[in-house]
Amino acid sequence: MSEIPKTYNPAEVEERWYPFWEARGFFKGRVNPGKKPYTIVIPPPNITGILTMGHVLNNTIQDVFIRWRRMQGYETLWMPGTDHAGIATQNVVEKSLIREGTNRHELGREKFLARVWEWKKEYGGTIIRQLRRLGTSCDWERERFTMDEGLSRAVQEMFVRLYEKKLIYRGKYIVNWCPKDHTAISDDEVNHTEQQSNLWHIRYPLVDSEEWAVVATTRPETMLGDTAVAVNPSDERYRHLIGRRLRLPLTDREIPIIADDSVDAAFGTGMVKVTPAHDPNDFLICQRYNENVDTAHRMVPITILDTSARTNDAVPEKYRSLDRFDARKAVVADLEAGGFLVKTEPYTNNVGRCYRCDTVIEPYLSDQWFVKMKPLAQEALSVVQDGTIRFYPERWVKTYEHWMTNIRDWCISRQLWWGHRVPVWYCVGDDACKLECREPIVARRAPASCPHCGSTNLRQDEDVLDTWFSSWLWPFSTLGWPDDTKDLRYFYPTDTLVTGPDIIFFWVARMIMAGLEVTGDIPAADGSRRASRESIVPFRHVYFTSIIRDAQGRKMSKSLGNSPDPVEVIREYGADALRFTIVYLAPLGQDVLYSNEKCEMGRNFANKIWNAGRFLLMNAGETGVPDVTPELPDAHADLADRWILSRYHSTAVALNEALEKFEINNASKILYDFVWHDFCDWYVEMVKGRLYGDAPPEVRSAVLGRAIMVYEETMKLLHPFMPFLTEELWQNLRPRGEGRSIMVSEFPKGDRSRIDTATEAEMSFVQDCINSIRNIRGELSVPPSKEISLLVRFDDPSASAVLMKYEGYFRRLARVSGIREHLSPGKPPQSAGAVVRGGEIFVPLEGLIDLSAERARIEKELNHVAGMFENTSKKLLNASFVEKAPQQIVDQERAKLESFKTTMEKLRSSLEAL
RNA sequence: GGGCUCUUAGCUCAGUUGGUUAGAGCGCUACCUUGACAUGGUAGAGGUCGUAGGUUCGAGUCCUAUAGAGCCCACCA
Repeated sequence: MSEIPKTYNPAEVEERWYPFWEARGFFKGRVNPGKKPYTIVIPPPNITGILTMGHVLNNTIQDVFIRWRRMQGYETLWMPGTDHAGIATQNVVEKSLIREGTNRHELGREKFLARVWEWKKEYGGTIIRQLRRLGTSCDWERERFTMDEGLSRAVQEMFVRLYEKKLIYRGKYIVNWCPKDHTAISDDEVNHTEQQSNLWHIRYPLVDSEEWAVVATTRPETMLGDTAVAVNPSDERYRHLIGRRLRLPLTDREIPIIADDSVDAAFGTGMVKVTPAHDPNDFLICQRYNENVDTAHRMVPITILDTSARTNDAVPEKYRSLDRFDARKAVVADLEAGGFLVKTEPYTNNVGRCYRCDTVIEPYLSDQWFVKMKPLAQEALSVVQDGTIRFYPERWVKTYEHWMTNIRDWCISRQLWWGHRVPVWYCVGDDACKLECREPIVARRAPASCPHCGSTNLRQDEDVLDTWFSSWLWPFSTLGWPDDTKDLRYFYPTDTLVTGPDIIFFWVARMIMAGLEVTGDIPAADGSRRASRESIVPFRHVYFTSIIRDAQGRKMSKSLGNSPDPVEVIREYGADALRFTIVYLAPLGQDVLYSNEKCEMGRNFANKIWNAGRFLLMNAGETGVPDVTPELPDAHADLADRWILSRYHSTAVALNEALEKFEINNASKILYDFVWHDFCDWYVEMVKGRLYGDAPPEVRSAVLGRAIMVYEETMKLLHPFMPFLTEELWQNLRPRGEGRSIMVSEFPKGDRSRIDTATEAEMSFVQDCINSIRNIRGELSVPPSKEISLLVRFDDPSASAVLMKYEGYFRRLARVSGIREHLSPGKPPQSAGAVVRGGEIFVPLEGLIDLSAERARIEKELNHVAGMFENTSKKLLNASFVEKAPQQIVDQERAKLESFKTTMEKLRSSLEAL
């Protein structure tokens, strides 16, 4: 069968099998009461996204789990979909509008949204198409989008329910405002970075005396919006000043000195300027102050910036319409000129930046919608603490706990157009309306009229909801929630969530909260009530993936240009090679330094597997592939056959265990070592003698049949990792019949009772002998073409019998032409020798032996053994070791000492003989 | 300021509950195109497991301190 190519060609194979699987519906998850479900929901990639190495890792892991469980007989569903990504998508479309010389305001809301949908239709599926190249076995017919009709309904339902439970409220608060995106963002969307700045000390004169107060600030421009100066009430230095008034420089306003406990007397001067409209802490000070004064004396926050962070009309004319940083320069200059600037000291402070556009965030007072998180967090915390949901690696529990116990309310409104519109209407009222019906109307559907006054003049809230407000429903909204669907009953809760630790707060925590909050009223598959926590958490296991970095350890980023394009990598190395490499490189919970060349490892491995298959098929070429019969495993089996079966079963057992424990990179190592080192390096070499030689046909057939059987089963073990290659090989090995596929074959469990330790021990003895001969050949530069003979001497005659029985192995693996016993004492003349378990082996090298090389070789070995001998005897001379260590260990050490001793003796006599 | 992780061969990393003088891949050296595979084979060189203490009969593995690298959280102006 010379038509099988010498190297594996992934491109051709991949493009053939993916449509094959899909067309036969293997990816589909169907409600099937006869089977246990196994469900994964994909972390929905942004529609603006393109595939990154992070996605590759993430989705390969999910596919490994899904394919493994599918083959194990679970009814698997891998639910795919995409996220509408509010700000990101709106930005992309706005940019293209700007290129066209227009903008969204010119276009108007409705037309703009039409444009975004158009964009989505055109480009929103890019990442999904790329994902398919990886071989992901998602149920594509179920693909969902966070803005599709069903999911939008889920969002509205959730909003209304939480509002009715008073867990959603609206209020004027300081939020993180992005002056570039013109929207509020949540606390988690702010990145803090250190920045070299100044601390400006400013003098505020008292109104009725020559004294003054000095405040320190990093944002001097905000002084234009100051409404007070605060001191700690217990600060003796300033107690007499409380209640007195200051003249605010650069303005004609007077502000009071007030007391507040939050002021740290030790910081700066111990006096703080209070700008309630532009600083979250100052806002709280203002609120506390207002609680204790009558209405007439309330402090009113003064907003001095507009939504672009330019100064507004609330500041003196001179400073109006300035960007905040220009305003800062102007204010500092005038303070200095006016003698108000006491000093300027260099200062490093943290500034918050928008996670999208890196613009410095402005704390901004505005009306926003919030979710009250504390009541939701409680349960969500305990299901993780009590193990109902498990994290892998476990240490993320701590991070989770910390966040959940310090959780703050979630600002969910965004001043964007692209997103789920807040399902709230306000009665604008009409002439007939005499009522103060400013109450928001929160409804699942647009109300026809105001329930208070009957006016039909209603206006919907302009804001949309944070993208995560749809994502946190993902595990159940994709299954049909809020409707009670068969899918939901059967597939919920999902099993494993695979995601990056960077979104543990954004997404993982919130999904847990949402699931616990609303899924309790969905009946279970048998119609019963979901009473247990296990049945209402959105998933049972969370696998936190590694973060992929470049070879220098930097995070992959667009701006650095260091993110490889996985589609290119697939083209160059193949999808299986990429999948295997990335999983092999990514231990649970550790970052991964990745570069494309590393895929050579996976490619070489794929090629190795390919060629092992090629070898088997070439041998089957003449006679055909023998059938697998019940007798086959043991028919005409010799050492190598029994050994590979034993190794195969322990590999299958270990692999399943590793996957159960989510040790996916360990699982890939187990496969790599078995295939390459056990199967190819040893076993294939050892069967060659019987395949090429003149073994009786029934022996040859048994040997070949068994080799192919083990190989086929190994393809199944490999399939979750390398789906394309294994399908191709599995299909090539024998005719399978229409619609059959390795991906729906049974995943091998491995049989512990077939793990044969006696055979493994015998094999390792043979391997040791062969390695010793190879070492002699290599070190003494015996040409590979030169055949050698072997002389052996063992205390136990059965050992020599074993070697002679397997002379064929020695011929093939060490080019040994014959084995004879050497019973006389001493070593044969002109020979090199090695000590092996229970005896010695010699290689006569008449005329070839280099005495000094042989001496060096033996001396090295002797040194090695002597070192171990010394170590062991030291241990045994230590009375407390013999006394305290377990008997078994002590016996072991004693046996070792004996064997080191005899080995040394033999090596020494060899040296003397030279 | 709090929390977490990492430090093992030139490079990238494994090393399960403490028990032989520590492994892999890549790279390096030598040899080999033998009838699966040069994307291969065989042999070899290369490590006082960051440092200092401690627990233990025994520590890469457990504890403490310390140095370096990185990440996350935090309203000190």
